[in-house]
Amino acid sequence: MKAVTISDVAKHAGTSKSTVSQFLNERFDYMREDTKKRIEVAIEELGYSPNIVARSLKMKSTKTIGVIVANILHVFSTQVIRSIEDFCNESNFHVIVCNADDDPVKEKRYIDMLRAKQVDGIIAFPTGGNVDLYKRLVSEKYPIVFMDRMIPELPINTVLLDNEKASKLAVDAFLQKGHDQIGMISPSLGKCITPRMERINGYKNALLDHQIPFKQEYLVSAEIPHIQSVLETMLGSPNRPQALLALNDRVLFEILKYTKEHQIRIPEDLAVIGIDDVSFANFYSPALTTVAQPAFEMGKKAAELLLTRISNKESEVEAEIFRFEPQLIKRSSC
Amino acid sequence: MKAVTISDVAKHAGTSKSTVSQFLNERFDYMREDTKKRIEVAIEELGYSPNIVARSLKMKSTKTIGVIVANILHVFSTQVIRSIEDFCNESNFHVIVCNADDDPVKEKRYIDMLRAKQVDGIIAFPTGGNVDLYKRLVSEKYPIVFMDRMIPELPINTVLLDNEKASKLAVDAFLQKGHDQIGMISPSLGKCITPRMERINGYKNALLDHQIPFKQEYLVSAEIPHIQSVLETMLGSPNRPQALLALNDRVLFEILKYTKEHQIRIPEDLAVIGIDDVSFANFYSPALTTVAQPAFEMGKKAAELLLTRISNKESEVEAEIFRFEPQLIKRSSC
DNA sequence: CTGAAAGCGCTTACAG
DNA sequence: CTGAAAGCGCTTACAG
Repeated sequence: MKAVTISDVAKHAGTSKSTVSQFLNERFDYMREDTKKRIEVAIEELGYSPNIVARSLKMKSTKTIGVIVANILHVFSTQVIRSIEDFCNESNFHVIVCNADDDPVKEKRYIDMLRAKQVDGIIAFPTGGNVDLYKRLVSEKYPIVFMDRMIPELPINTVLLDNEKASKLAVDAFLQKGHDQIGMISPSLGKCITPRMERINGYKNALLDHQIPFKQEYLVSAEIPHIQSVLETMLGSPNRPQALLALNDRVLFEILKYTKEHQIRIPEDLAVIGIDDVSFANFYSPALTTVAQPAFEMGKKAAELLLTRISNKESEVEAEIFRFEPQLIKRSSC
Repeated sequence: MKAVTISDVAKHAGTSKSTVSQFLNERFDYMREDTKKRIEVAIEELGYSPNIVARSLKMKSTKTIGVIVANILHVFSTQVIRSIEDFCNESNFHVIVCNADDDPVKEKRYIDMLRAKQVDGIIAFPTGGNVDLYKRLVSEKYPIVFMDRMIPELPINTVLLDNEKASKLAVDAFLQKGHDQIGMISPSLGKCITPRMERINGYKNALLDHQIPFKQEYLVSAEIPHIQSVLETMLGSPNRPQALLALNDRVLFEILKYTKEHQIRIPEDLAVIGIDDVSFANFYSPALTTVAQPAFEMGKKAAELLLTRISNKESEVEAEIFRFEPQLIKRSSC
């Protein structure tokens, strides 16, 4: 391991640590050209590279942020992380990625660890289970941005899809094709997860807008592994829906699995739209009509919000909710 | 922001910083019960949490590793990161994720930044472009593990798929179905990327094993955006292959797009196997036969190797290559 | 069983 | 224009 420090450079260049530090921080205002040169040479010759941990300790800033996602395996999370990483990179920030697995206990552990590591701020997909902890962070003015999910009581900037609109786009598309018997399948609703609640509301409101009566039996939520049997009963019933909205990609997978196994033709027997644009939407048969989320813009926005919050910590920012527009991509499944 | 430090705790507990530190590090050997209690209480009351940056500076270990992937958007990378993260989490390590984008310049920047941040080790999908840099790191005994790609000159532990086997499994499966006119499509080969080279070799060798002559025109590599036209000429020719092996998921996507657009039936007109098990393999029509990589095990292995390397830095480890078994998942596309 | 002191590698007011 | 000194928040020999 290298052990060359700022003192070594100073000695080598025949100057003091302070001056080397000035040099490193590009405060050249009063530095003589030859001192500059000597330091440059010394750094080069010794292969010096500053120890950022030491700097962080002194500066109380690590130039690192934490991102706590529900699950990095979800495509949406991946895209969000990617754009956060890209944005941070431009500002010389690093990102530590954590998987909370939708478990508040894990979430808390990660928040504690990240703070102990003096991370400058956190972007979280909150599980909803650590409201008090977040409250404390807010009161300490610790920079936080929420992504994808909202906790109403908390004054924290939040980046969200316009989830109601996403459902509405789908419902409208179904109607345009003459389907007014529209069902919706959602993952389990136990934990009040923002996009799920809002998409369901959006579905209901869209029906209302068109004076279509809402039928309880057309809206089902269930754990992913149970969706097959849910579909069985829903689609087996005599007055089954003609169209089905998948709340997200996981649900869409289940619907496609079911229709394949039971040879239900899309869209002839059943029109389908999924929220989340999936990788195979284009070349599936039929090509799948989806509602896409602008994941990259959302990630970028979150990073932007966090970094500006970090750079002017004191400014009393109003917490805002930033909504992003979903986009209907018409293909052939509806 | 909190500013409670170890001194505050010491004062509050009526003891010294040293003793508090002993307490924090669970060196209770000589500690009186009541001192322990008092410290416990003080920590609780002040809401103290240790500053890991300060500890890191002193200990010369940050309990953080860096992972440099080619592109986090690839499913394989995502799975690898997830399992690295899980494994590290158990050992209280954090992971910083970086996207090199297959660009050696970016890769170098990230390595430098990670080292400046005193990260304890790095897992990289090497671009192949920074051999000298890696050599220097090796000579400094800096802990590194390579993933997915190999750089032969470098004595660095490397986790790889048995890529030749992956191709062989596919070729054998084709032959079993009576297809001996087997083509293979690969992304561009410009940069000598291990899995690509090895899978191609595996394809050639598997043909050889079965005394099937290798036809140059059956093996094509091209940038992803050009694959459509490559397929056009390959499948348009009079003696076109009956079976097609996709070197990875991106290539598979292109093949499926092409077959859909040109109404080529799978497997009747063209048998298809893809390396990389894709999310929709099961419910695509036809269900897709794939060769799966054990991405989670591979990620875990890499993390394991790196962390043990970090914990006993001095041991002169022989660099090894760890090969993982691909698995043929028979479905209906072949 | 516990405390004073030195030191990890930086930065930054301040003095000259 | 540059250097000596203090300090960021820890840990760890060492002395008692």
